[in-house]
Amino acid sequence: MGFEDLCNTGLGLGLGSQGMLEPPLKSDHQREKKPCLKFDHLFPPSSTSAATRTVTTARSLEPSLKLGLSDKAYQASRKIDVNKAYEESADVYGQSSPHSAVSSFSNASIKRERDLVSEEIEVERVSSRVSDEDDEGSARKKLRLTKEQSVLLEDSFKEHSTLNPKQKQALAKQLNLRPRQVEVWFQNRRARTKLKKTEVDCEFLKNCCEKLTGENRRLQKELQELKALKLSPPLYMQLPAATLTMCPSCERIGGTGISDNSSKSPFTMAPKPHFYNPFTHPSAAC
DNA sequence: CTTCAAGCTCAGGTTACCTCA
DNA sequence: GTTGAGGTAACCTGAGCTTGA
Repeated sequence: MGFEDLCNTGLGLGLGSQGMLEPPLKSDHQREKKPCLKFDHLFPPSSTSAATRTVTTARSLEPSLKLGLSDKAYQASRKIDVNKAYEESADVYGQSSPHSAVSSFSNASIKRERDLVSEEIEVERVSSRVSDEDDEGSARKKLRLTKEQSVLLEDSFKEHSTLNPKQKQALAKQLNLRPRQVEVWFQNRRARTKLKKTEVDCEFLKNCCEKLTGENRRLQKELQELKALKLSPPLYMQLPAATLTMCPSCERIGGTGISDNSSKSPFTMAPKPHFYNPFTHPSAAC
């Protein structure tokens, strides 16, 4: 298998043809960022960094409280951000969504959180927003996207694997999800795509490796044979020159391994060692 | 013009929940 | 009913970039 083969195979599959993967989007995306700032009013300044770091420390210190703290941490860290955004989005959407991530918090888990932390009011607010949609009473934290939502997200992902804030907002509105959820979905989707591509690449390289190993084995064997030939000059080498036979296909004298023009230029090499041994390979082609 | 802090998004990794065999 | 594996939403972290002071 040649290099060309390598280049013409599945390695590029996910990249172009399906539009599922775009080249590292950093630059493109960053370019997109600029106009996106026009929509900053949709995303009020958050206090993510500081709060998140603080609570993260708490998490690492108290693993047993991970769940409660984790959710709370995010709520706390995004308190202003999420809730405000949510309120705004609620204004935009007109109502809270049955599929929203907030709805995935059960009353029970929120109660747990209340016991663990002091910011009850915020949780209460979330809870009250959520309660009417979470009637199943399941303690699920995770949202399960509906088929329609998944299809729409997939379609959107096929069009562009990253979203600018405007697109995110629009999609979130369309899906009755929070922009954050859309963002997370796209992040996870990109990760899945990359993982899948890596698996495909890995499989492909494995096959290549197997083929090359086989080829290598074959060449090693051939080399051994040639070395054996060299160490023990075959009978025909000891014969008078007159008895040397001519290779029928290329009309070179067999047994010497020296091509015609090698005498002119000692540095030119034949693409492949050219041996013709009428004894071991009576019908060998060159 | 340079520096710096703040904010945003992303990739990569992890966690935790859910489903299903 | 229990369990383990796989899928995936949500989260954490560090890095890079932009913007405004």
